[in-house]
Amino acid sequence: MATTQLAPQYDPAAIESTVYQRWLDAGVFAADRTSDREPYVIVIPPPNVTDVLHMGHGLNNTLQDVFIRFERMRGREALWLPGTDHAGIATQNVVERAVAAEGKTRQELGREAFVARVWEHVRDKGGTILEQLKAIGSSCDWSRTRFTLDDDYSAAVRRVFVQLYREGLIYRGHRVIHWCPRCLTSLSDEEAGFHDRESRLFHIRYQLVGEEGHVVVATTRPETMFGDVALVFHPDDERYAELRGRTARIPLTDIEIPIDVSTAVERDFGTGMLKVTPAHDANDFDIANELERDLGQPVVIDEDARMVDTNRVPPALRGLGRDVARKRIVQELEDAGQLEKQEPYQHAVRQCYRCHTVVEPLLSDQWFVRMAPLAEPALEAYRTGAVRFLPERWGKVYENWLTNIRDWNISRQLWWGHRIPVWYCEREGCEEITVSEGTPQACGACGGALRQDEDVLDTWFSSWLWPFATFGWPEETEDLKKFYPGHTLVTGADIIFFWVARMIMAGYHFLGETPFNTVFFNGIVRDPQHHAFSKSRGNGIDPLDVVKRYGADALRYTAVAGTAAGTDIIMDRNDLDSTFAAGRHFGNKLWNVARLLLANLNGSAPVSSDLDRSHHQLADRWILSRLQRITRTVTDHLDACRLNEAATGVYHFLWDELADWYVEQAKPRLQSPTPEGDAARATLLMSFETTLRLLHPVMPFITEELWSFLPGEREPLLAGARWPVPNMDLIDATAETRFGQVQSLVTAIRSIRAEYGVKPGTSVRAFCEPADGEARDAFEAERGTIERLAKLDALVFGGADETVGAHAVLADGSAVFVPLGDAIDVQAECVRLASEMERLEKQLAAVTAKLANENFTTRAPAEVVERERQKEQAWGERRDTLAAKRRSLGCS
RNA sequence: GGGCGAAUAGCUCAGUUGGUUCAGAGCGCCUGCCUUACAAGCAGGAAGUCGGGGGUUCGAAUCCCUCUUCGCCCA
Repeated sequence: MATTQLAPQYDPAAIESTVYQRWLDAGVFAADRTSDREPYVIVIPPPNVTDVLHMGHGLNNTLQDVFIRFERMRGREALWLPGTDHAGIATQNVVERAVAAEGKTRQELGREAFVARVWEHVRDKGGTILEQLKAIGSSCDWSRTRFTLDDDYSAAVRRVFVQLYREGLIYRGHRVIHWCPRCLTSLSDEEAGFHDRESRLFHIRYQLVGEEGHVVVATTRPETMFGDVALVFHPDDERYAELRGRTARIPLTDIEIPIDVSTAVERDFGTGMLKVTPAHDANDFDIANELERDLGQPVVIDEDARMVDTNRVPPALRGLGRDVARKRIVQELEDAGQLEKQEPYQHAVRQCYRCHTVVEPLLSDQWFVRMAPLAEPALEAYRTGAVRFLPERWGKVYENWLTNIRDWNISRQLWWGHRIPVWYCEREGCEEITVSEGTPQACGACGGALRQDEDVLDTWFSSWLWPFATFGWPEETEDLKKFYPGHTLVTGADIIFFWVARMIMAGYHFLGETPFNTVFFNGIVRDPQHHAFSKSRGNGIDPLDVVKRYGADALRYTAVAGTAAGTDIIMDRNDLDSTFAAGRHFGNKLWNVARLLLANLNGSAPVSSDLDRSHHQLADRWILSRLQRITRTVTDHLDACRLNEAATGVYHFLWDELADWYVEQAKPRLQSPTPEGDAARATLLMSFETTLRLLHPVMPFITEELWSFLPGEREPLLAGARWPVPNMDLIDATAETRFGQVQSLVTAIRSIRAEYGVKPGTSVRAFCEPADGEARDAFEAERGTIERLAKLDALVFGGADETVGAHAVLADGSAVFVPLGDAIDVQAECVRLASEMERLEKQLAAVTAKLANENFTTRAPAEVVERERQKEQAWGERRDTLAAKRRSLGCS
C-alpha cells in the first residue's frame, strides 16, 4: 500500500493554528461591503471584558460559526462581526476587587486613575477573549472588531441619548429606585430580580395618639418605620373604618402620623393595616403620592444601607447597618411591649444581579427611558413574524414583558461607562439643563459654568445599539447600508429583556427596521448536578483546555450535536474524556477514512466531475444515492436551524454508511488498476469530498486540513468552497433497496456467527433462499462482498442438505441457513427461532387486528393502509418460513 | 400569586406536521476480535409499560385534561 503523509492518529494541536492562519491569510472571513451577493449578518453577543470566556461562550460562538460558515459556503456575503462589551458594573466590580487586594479603594485612587486602571484590565482580558474565539475556530471578520466604549461607538450612544431626550422619551425622575448598597449604584428592574428568602414578618403595635389602644401593622422591614408618614387601610375594610383621620405614633419615637385609606392595600395581607414609607418602598411612594396631604418623604436609610443620622431615628440606632438595626429594633420593640408577634415568612426580595446583595429601595434622581412608545413596534414585529424566536415559546415571554413594560432607569453611579451627556448650570438660581452630543462650554441660558452629570449609563443602554452602532451609525456608512439589518442572533434566553428586546426596540426606533429576523436561543451549559457554570462554584470548563486536549473540532461537534435549540447541555469537568468523546472519536474516524482514501489514490485524482457510470457496481450507485439524500437532509436541517440534526446526520452517513459499508465493499477494488477500481476511487473521493463540505461548518479545522490533501481541481480553501447541491440524477431508490438487502444478509450471518461463537478465523458456508429474483440478483452481484464481510467459504443459493445449523429470515423474506454441525445446540436454536416467531406473531396479530378494523381501513389514508397490508403479508411469510425451519430442525 | 418548560435505556439527550418494525443516538455496560485506514477501532449483544391517571382518534412518546416531581421567569 502506498504511504500517506497523514499520521495514523489525528492530532488537532498539530494543525489547528496553521489552518486558522491559512484562513486569515486568504481573507475568507472578511466581508466585502461592495459585493453584490446577498448579505448574511450575525453580530456577536459581545462578551463582557470582565473575564475570559467559559464553555457557555464556547457553545454560543460555535453555533454562530456554524450558521456563518454555512451561509458563506452557500454564497452569501457572510459577515460575523466580533467585539466585546465594557460591561459597566461587572467590570468595575472586578477591578475594584483587584484594587482592594492591594489595600486601596477606588475613591483613594480617584476617578481618572481608576478608569485608567480599568482600561488596562480591558486590554488584557479583551485581547485574550478574541484569541479564545480564534482558538475555537470562529470565522469573524476581525477587521470590524468593535468595543462598546470605542470613540465612534460612544458617539452613537450620545446621539441616542440626545435624540430620545428631545423626543421626550428620556426624562429625569425623582422616585424610589433599586439601589445596590455594595455596588453603590442604582439598578434597573431587570438587574434587580426577585429571589425567595426566608425572613420574618413582624407584627408591630402603633400606639394611638390621644386615646387608648393601638393598631397592629405587619412588616418585614421594621427598620424602615422611622420613615413612615402614615398608616393606611382599605376604605372598604370595616375593621378599621372608625380609625380614619386618627393619629398614631411611630414606636420608639414621638413621631405622630395620620391614619388614612388607600385602595392599594391588600386587606388579606398581614393585619390589613399598612405602614407607608415613601422613601424606602416604591409602592409606598405611589400610595403616599395619592394621599390628599403631602406628608413628605423622609429618608432614614442611606446609600450604604445604614440608619441615617437624623432626628427621626433614635440616636442609638444612627449609623447602624440595616441588618444590625433590624435586630436592635426588634429587641427594643419587644422590651417596650410593642412587638405583638413575629413569624417565619418566605418572600421574594430583589437582589443585585451582579453581587446578589439585597437591594435597598432608595429615593433619588435618575434618568429614565419612557419605554411604552418604543415597545410598540417591537411587539408588532413579533406578532407579524418579522422577528421569530427559536424555540418559539420564548416569544410569549418576550410579548409578556413588552406588554407590561416599565420605564428604564439608565443612570448608574459608576465610573466605568459612558458618561451621561447632561450638564447642569452651576450658577445660583439657574436651573438650566444642557443635553448635548458635544461638550458644551457654558450654560446656554445664562453663560454660567457647567458641571457634567457624574453618572454613567447602564451598559445595556450602549449594547442595545450593537446591531447598528458597530457599523458606524449615526453616520450613513457603506457598511450600514450593506449589512443592516442582520439576520440571526444567537444568544442566551437569560438576556431576552436586558438585550434582545431592547435591541429590537432600538432597531425600529432609530433605523425603522428589525436588527435581525431570527433569534436563536442556545441552551445553558451545566455541570452534572445541573448547576450553571459559575466562577464561585468553580465547576466551569475552560474551552482552551478542551481545545488543547482534544481540538476545537471535538469541542464544536460535541457542543453542536449535544444541544437542540434551547435545551441545556451537561458537561462534566471531571470527565472531559467522556464529555467530548463523540467529537473526538468522530474526528479520528474522518481522519482515517482520508488516510485510506489518499493511500489508494496514489496522489492523482480519478475523473470525478464526469462520472463514468458504466463501471459502477450496486454499492457505488447505493452510496452515491445516499450521498445526495444526506446532502439534502443536512441542508434542510441547517436551513431550519436544527444544527444538532445536521451534525449527527453527517456523522452517521460518514461512519455508518461510507466507512462501515462502502469502504468495506470497495476495498478490493480500491487497489485495482482497472476501470472498476477507478469507479470505486472516484466514488469514494466524491463522497468524501462532499462529506467534508457538509461537515465543514461544524468541524472546520479537520475538514480544511484534509481538503488540502485531496488531489484534483477544486476550490483552494474549503472555508471558501461552495455548498453542495444534491444531484437528483444520482438518486437511486432501487439501488438503496437492493444494497439494503445485501446489508441485511451480511448482518444476519454475522449475527449467527457471533451467537454460536464461530471463531473469527473460521469460514462457513451459507445457504440462501432469496425472497425473489431481484433479491437473488443483488446477492449474486455482491456475492464477493457478502462472502468477504460475512467470512464465508461460499454463498450458495438454494436449500442445504444438512438440517443442523442456524436459520434467519430477513425483513424482505429471504432466508439464510448456516450449517454448523457439532457447533450447534439444536435445542438452543429451536428456542431462538421460537422467540423470533413469537415476536412476529405479536406484531402480526396487531396488524391483522388493525386491518380488520373498518374504521381504520376506511378512515386512514390509503397509503398507510397499503403499508399495513404489505407488512401483514411480509410478516406472515416470514413466520411461515421460520415455522418451516423449526420443522426441519425437528423442534418440538 | 401568575406564567413557561421539563419528565423517554445506567448517564446525557434526540424524536420536525399524530401513521414506514418508532421506541432512537452518544457515552457507559456485556461477549468476541490488534482483520496493514482507524483499539479514539471492528463485529455482535443486553437494556426503557416514553413520570401516574383519564380523554380525543381508526391510530398517541407526539394532541387535550388532571395529578406528582423538578427547573426557570415574572409579580
